[in-house]
Amino acid sequence: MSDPQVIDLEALRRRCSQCSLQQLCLPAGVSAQDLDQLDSMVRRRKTVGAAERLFRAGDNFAAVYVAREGAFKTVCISSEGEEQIVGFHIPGEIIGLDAMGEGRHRCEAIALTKANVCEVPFAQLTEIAARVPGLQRQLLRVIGKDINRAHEHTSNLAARRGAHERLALFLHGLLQRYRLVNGKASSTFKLPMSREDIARYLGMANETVSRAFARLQTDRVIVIAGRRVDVLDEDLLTQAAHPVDEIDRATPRTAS
Amino acid sequence: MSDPQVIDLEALRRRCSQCSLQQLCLPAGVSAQDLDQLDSMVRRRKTVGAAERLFRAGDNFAAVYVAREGAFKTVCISSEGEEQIVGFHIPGEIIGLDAMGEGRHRCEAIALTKANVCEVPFAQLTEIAARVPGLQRQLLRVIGKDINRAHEHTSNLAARRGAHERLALFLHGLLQRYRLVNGKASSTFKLPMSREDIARYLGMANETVSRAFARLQTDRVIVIAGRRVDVLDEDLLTQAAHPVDEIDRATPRTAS
DNA sequence: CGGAGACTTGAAAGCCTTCAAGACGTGTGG
DNA sequence: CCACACGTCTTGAAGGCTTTCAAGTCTCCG
Repeated sequence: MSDPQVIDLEALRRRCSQCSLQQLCLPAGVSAQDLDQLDSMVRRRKTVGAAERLFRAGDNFAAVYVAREGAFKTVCISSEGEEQIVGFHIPGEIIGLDAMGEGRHRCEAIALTKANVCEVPFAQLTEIAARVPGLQRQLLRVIGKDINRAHEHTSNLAARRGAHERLALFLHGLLQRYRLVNGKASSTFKLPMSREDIARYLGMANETVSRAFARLQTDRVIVIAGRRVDVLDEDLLTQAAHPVDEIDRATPRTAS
Repeated sequence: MSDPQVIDLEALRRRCSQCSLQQLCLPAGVSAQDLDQLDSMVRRRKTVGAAERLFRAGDNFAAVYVAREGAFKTVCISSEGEEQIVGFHIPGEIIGLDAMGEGRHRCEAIALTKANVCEVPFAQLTEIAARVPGLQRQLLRVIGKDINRAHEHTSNLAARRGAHERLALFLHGLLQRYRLVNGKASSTFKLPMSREDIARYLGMANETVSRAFARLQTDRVIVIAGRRVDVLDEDLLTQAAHPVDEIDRATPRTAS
């Protein structure tokens, strides 16, 4: 660890230009020289332990974070103190946009595992974004993707479907997101969150999550062992997520 | 309508600087002279009839819209063709951010009533925002508020509550939003959307929405007559939305 | 090795959904 | 101006899925 060469590699890896997440993150589409500006601003490589918080509800909006390793959950505390999980964040995804509206955080971000993040001071980010068109575009794109993920989750919750269908859709989405990071077509991954977290995210009881996992397994869609998920058949997973509406195909009436 | 004086008034009202929604919209916090730039860009006062669309899923991302009068719903069509309502939009609220991520719309925006909107070409908006710091800040703030509304909705869906509690929370939120527009503390408003729309927004059957309305009425929380809502007691509405957890207050144990 | 938390599984109860029919309300045409 | 028709909304009853309570197993960490 104290080998100077290792340290150099570390230093190199810290740079946005060397980051494996570059294409998912703010640098995408930013020219090499502009990247230096972004680079110099990022307070990089903040490491947090499991269950640590990046920020709390009510905190001033100082920075956004991008997960580099590990995973996070975003928890909104309602006026009555009940906690709702509104999002999970894996490497390459942005955290902290909930503060853009009011200038102060409305949720808190909690590490699900040991993790590290890039901390990006928001004032500086927007200032540079104003001067670097590519960065401004990319910032808005990253925000847009965050909105899209939120919409997908909302759709999953509002669609009146069974528990195992919701879980299937959740797992399907997670698989796609992990593939963006890994770059390969792996069909196995480890859940960073507990059943309880999944339950509060999907709006059901944790016992129901367990039963839904069990059902997906007996249906030969996945193999589940603790937090290890192995997707046996991705098409089956997609089908499990979107039950075919018998009625649509059972009506052989031609357009009259 | 053809009276020249009326036309002048119309022309004046079109200006951002004269718009009653100024404080809710992009101009907030932008200096008077910078406002002219924003003003000149906005293709103002596009009028649409009920059930008309501002854009469809798959459309290129050309512009964002701000509702001026009337109301809209944003509908996401899943791969299987089932439609989920992910948002409602009343005057002062922005529409179309779902396209920021991919450069093309993933939802469609449908007018619930006769309505009119300000159409703001997005490329020009960001270009001017890069030059006008106040506008950039406000743009991000408006986006942030949109994210916050989405989070609140997600929380409402994920919280495992009864149907009438969800509906109460929905009505409470709508009341607050209408107050921002009206400026006054009115406790009555007209729902722009059908029971069916509410049902698909809240993830329940439309019959359940009807029963939930009925229950809120028998509980003396609201009076509901068709689409007319009268909130009798706002505190009651809040309580109906967040059922008190008996356990918390029923445990008289002092901190041991 | 022990303990605490996470996870699973079973059984009864409750709430929502579904199917069905009727009431209401609005807009159109006579 | 009234009648009719259509869609929206309401209300009832049976059934299903999830929740809840409970007990037991597993797993990780000290």
